[in-house]
Amino acid sequence: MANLAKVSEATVSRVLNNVGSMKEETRQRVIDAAKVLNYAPSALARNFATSKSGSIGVILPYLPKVNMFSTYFFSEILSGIGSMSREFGYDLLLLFRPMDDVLNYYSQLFHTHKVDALIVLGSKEDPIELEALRRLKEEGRHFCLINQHYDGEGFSEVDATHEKGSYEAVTHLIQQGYKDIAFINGPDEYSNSRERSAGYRRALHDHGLEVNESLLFRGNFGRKSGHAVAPLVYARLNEVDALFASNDRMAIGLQQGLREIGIPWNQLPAMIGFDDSDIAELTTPSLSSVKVPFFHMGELAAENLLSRLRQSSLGLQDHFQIQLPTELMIRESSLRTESKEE
Amino acid sequence: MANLAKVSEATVSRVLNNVGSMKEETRQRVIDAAKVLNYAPSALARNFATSKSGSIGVILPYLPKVNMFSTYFFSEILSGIGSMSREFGYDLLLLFRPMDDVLNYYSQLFHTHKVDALIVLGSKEDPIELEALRRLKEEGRHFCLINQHYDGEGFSEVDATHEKGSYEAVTHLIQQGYKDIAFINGPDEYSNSRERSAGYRRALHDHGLEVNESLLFRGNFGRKSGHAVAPLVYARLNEVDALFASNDRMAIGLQQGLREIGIPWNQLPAMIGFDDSDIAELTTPSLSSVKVPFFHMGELAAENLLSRLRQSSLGLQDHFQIQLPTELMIRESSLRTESKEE
DNA sequence: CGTCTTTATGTACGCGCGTACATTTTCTCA
DNA sequence: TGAGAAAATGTACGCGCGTACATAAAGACG
Repeated sequence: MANLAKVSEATVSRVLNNVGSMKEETRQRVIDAAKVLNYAPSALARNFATSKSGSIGVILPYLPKVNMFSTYFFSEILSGIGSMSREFGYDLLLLFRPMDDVLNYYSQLFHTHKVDALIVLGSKEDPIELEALRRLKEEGRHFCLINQHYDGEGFSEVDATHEKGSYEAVTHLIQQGYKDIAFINGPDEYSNSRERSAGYRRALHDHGLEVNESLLFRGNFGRKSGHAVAPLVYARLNEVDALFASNDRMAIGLQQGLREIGIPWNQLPAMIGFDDSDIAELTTPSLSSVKVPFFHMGELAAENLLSRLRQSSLGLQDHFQIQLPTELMIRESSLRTESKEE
Repeated sequence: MANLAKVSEATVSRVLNNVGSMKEETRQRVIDAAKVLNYAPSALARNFATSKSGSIGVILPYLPKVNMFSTYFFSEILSGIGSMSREFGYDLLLLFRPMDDVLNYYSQLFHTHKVDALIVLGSKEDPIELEALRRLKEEGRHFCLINQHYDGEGFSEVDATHEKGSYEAVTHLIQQGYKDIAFINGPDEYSNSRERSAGYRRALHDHGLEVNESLLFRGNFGRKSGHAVAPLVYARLNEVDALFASNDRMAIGLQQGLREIGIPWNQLPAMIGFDDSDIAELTTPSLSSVKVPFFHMGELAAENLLSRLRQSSLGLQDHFQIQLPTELMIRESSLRTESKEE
């Protein structure tokens, strides 16, 4: 390579990285030679020399539990991260959270130089996870959580306005004339479950309604857990006229469950889900939902991380906390007219 | 590290890789020292020294087009690949097919040592793609296609019995008494589209039915393309009593389209989709579908690739071609009784 | 106990880049 | 045209492992 272009290895390196100054003619000579030999520098050696992996890790939940989350959630976020990473010339390393040893795992990903930055998806509050994240922060690593907030920790986060989204959804139901609104929430280990609950309560309160504790149900974000709640809801159907679910999958599971119990199509309670995943418009009636801009959240997480990485000379301690707005998508399931008469 | 354990660097390396012979006492001394110092060898240096990246690349379609495929498809396959890779100690590098320059891209991934093996998803027959794959084969690379077959090329492939699945689905419809079965297929660039078409034709033929060319429609696997076909189907509704779609998303789009046109719920034609994605049981009526074992396909692809990688000393030229069975999942949409009366 | 074999450990070097520094070439302006 | 500055290129070395080979320690056996 260096021979063919009649220059030193160093010059080759400079040309290919566009570093330092060089004569245009030399530059061309090197580029031509590279083309002739179909030469490309070894990413491995380059990464080793610079001690940068050139890739950004994305932590996904422990594999068997991946299905607890909607595939929509991951695919949107991953696409967002992927599109931004590509612009920065980084690759995506997919990492599944190990069953044990999370504590060392996160930290060692950096220590062994497997990743230059980390994006954590599906994180939930538990002592070990928290400690692992704190350690990353102490070590000055570049990492970011998506769709999860840890209070007072100062982690970098990209989140959405779950409380507000929830508030608007419930308000919409109230404005449609519903008063007895059941709420099926996800696990409290997720900050957005807690926020959605808060939004639900605030909406009721602001409109002079009481929270009926017996109308609060708990699922795990899976469709089946929504399905499992159906009998409980059915038992109180006379005191319920609308349902608000903490995600679409539970909403749909619940809808199916109620229908299987035998509630006729046009007597289903009004219903709103959360996430506005692609399945929301597949059901009959189509499901109103609170849209969360997952794709954009992925983009922002990657962008902030990578741009900080680029000028890593600066003090690393500045973190970012971004909250993107949600948007209520009104469909048939929450409207008095269409959904009921058809 | 070496000092603390009072051994040479070489011994440390041997202990951590469990290579060569060593005294048990020394071994412990090294392990203890490693624990004390929280030492882990740099993956980067190790990869460089062995010139192996330790990760396996997964090619996904050009990003904006990812949504053409069902997220179910990717998430299942990725999970399968991921679970097997983890067992082999490999990581997953997510790679989006570039818009241009595919030809060099694939090959250079190996040349620059970014990946040790490649799994290509969403591949479709086009001259450049084919040439890029041929080049990989010439270079003796370890790679594998999932859910796509190239005739007579001798690529490693993990596929499913699409023809048979299609045959069984159509046969089922015929046995339910349907005779005029429209078929909405995906693009012919995908081998499984062609196979599904073949299965459809064979089933009709075996049961003494003619193929009515005016009942063949074409979509692009997206829900909208199914939706777009609805008016065309509607125009011939008197000559159609059942619909077979080449994937679930088109089936559901079609179903929605027909309903929007005003076909009452209980007069929808019978319908069967393909893939058996999670959305098949979300619709009303629930959608019969041909199940494709994507997760297992991902596992097998990774397993075969990685086990060959392990004993890479052998001649690399042996390829594998695996076909997994599909399974017809019968639900409401294809049954005379339930779906029609309810 | 001495020699030969086996086992355990140390030494030295290369993997293929990036880059600080040394050196050469080219340019500038008197 | 020559000295000094700027631009272009070359030289040398390190990044942190794995590993072939050399060497030392431990066993085997007569």
